[in-house]
Amino acid sequence: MSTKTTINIKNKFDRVVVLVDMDCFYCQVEEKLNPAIRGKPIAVVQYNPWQGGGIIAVNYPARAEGVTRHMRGDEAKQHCPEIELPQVPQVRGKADLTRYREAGKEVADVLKSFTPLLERASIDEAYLDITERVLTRIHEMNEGKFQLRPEKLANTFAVGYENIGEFITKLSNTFDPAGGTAESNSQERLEYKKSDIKLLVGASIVNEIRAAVKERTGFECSAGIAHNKILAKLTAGFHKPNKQTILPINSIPKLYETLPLKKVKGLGGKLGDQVCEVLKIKFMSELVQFPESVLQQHFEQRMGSWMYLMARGIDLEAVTAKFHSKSIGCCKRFPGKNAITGLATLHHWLNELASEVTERLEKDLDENNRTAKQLTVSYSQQIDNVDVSSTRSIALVAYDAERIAADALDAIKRNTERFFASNSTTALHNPIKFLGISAGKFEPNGAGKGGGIKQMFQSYSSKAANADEQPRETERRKSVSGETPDVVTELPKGAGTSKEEQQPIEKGNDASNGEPSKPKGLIQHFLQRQSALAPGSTGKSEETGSEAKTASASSSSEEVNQPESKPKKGIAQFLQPKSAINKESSLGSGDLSKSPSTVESIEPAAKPKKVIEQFLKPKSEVQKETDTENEQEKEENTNDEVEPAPYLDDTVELAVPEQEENQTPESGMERDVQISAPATIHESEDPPEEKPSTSKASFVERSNARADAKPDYKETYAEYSFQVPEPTLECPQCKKPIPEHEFQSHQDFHFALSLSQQQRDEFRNDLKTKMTSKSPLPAKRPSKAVVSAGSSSGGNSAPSANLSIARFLSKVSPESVRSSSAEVVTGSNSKADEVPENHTKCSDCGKFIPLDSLDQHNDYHVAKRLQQELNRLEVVVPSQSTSKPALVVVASGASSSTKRKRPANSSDKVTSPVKQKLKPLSSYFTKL
DNA sequence: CAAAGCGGTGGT
DNA sequence: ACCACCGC
Repeated sequence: MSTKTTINIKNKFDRVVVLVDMDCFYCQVEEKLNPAIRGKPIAVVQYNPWQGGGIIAVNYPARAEGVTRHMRGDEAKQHCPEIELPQVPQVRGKADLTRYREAGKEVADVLKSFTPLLERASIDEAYLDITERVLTRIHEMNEGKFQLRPEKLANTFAVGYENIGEFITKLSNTFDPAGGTAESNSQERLEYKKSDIKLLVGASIVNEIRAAVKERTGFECSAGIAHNKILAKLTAGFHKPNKQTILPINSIPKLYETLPLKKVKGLGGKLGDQVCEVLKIKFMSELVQFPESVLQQHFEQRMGSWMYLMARGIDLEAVTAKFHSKSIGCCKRFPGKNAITGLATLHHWLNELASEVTERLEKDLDENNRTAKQLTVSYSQQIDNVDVSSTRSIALVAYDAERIAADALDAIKRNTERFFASNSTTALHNPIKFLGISAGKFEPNGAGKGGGIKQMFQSYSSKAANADEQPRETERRKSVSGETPDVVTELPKGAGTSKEEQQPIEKGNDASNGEPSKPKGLIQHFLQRQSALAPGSTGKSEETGSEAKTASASSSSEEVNQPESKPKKGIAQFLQPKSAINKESSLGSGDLSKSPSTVESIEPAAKPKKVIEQFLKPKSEVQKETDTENEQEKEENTNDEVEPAPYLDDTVELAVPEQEENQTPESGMERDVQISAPATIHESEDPPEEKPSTSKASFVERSNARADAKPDYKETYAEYSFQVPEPTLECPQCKKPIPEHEFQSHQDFHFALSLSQQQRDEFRNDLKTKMTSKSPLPAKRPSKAVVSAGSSSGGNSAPSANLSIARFLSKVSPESVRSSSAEVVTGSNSKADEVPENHTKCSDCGKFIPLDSLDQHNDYHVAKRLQQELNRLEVVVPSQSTSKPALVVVASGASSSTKRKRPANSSDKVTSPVKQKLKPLSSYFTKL
């Protein structure tokens, strides 16, 4: 239950997992909100107070100007004077992320319409397992109901290839069929190829998904498409704004050669540092040499197994359906002088936090019909100059801000040895530098016992309000809890998997397969390790033994060779693509190499535990307290009357410099004064006249407080709900005014329109029938369009295809026309062959292309190439009636050379009777 | 001074 | 239950 669900290793490469990542999401949200800034360089900032404020998101135009995160607004302005710096809204004196959460949910809703197997990973990221859809589509392709067209793969890249066209070529060429003896290796390769074709087909779906996101939300995103979550995540970063990337299995080894281990999710922190230090490695490729047992002994069983598999491109973690957060919380830091030193201040902030949490909880209750049962309060206090953080969990009995705040305060008090400064009932002994309140342990309403009356009531009303989406969710939950994840269940039984996995590996490496010598070794190595994996090596305890055995057996040879393998820089391109711009320039390798410290001891530096503990009450005591004296305290707290009124008291108290004795004379006072400033909000008007506190911080705080005044929030919030018009361009095709930033996609839209009606029908069908019923869209309407179009085209180069290309060309042309004219203009004064300003010469066609449309232009070439490739693809199905047709891919057009190609002809049953000649890609598959 | 404010997971 | 860590 607690452990993550994993898939069976047998299916290690059978899934199509996608990581959708919104591009500089906060910026996009702000852009959508404020059309006036669209297209400009933007950085979202929070806490304007201190010059510029901290940047938390940077859009691409701004990145191009050298603006990065970790900069202050001012700094950004220096790099980019025209930059727009929208701020994160502030509510209750703290950043409020509501608008981003809602935008994120909008996006997630769209994603969810494609597959229930959606796992939200963060506010702007989600994993999708689209295996099912892919299989369905492949099936459709096999029946001639769907054609993979180049435009389906626009903006798609494949790691290890210049463009998708190249990747497809590779897929189509590769090796030949039963190459003599059905060698296991080639068998395996065949399996890999099939897996990779799934990725390719998956990419077409992902393109639709991203298009839908764009269309329905206006937001752009990037995606990684791979066989597991970790790799999908990694891959998504390779081509960033508004693009998607496939990671073919065979590209993994090379990728790993230059992939700093620390780039892998889960290894980015201290653990990654330890791994690098202990194993004395830096790159993922170097990880493969270590037996699982060794990894386990250094880094725990679980991690060891995970790393062992990860080194081989395997991650068995299932994508689990998770749409809603498991916890809802908020927190705030009180750094430096802002540390909380008075009870009233503490109370104030707890109230603010509790209010936000409560607000969000209520909304959640409304939307999801569930109730949180647990409250966790976390805080850190400075004790003897050391920050000590603690968390306490208590029961959440009501969605009531005051109650929550009171309980939280109580929990803190209860667990702090010396809560108050000596002789004081309001001044804290230990300044608090961080506060957090979070609610979790949700239980569905209606069923759970113990649901508060209030909640019950509310749940009813909310239920009536929106009776949507629950069913599936429930179903999901069930399946998740069950042993086998859907994925596994639904995965096709791979052909003869067990067989080849047993494959004994000879280190000798038959040189039989024609492969480039150099990389071959590595790939070979990689592949062998794969095959060395015994089924069930999921890291289950005892199996380790057997596995380790196989592993070491095979690895022995490697170990002899030792980590001689120095990374070649060839593929470095994958690592720091444009996205690198915003990363610290220092970058992985630099960081990694720079820790000369102890390689031996992994122990973290000794913590000042002792010092700390004396300030914290031992658990037992705490318990006791709770039972006894605490009762009273609780009483007091709930009766706010009893408790001294916040703020005023605090301030007053502090005004008496009594506590300052032990503390820093100035800090104590100033701190509280500034913090208490917000009291004004409570209309309590004047807190004892603010001291002429010169402290900058205090000023800041005060201004924050002012900003809190509700008007701000409401306004911005409301603003969000409606769309403001933005500058438009007239579409040359339909003459309609199109929002500037959507112009291109609008053009794409027209392009799509130019596709056959049938194709569009397919697409819609996909969207609809798919989710509703699982009815295999067959019979539907195989009648017309596509099929006929394809058949009519007849010959190799299907006219329809050519037509597509032509259209594609014409689509691009508006751009190029514009650019060419610009070219003429700017270039007019200079020589003809000089590159016009802001242009570059396309290496493919030699045309001058405006820099800012270069991507598109390249896409054009890619698409064109792709089309060509697709047109040539054909499959030789030895004897199709046989249950085990050896699948062979042949390039019918060029280079076919020795391959025998057997034109699928009328003899083939199935599919549309009309067109048989061309069965692109789809025919790669046996009936899965 | 001070990235801030999230959210999640795994170990104990 | 609490902590430490991870990552956006």
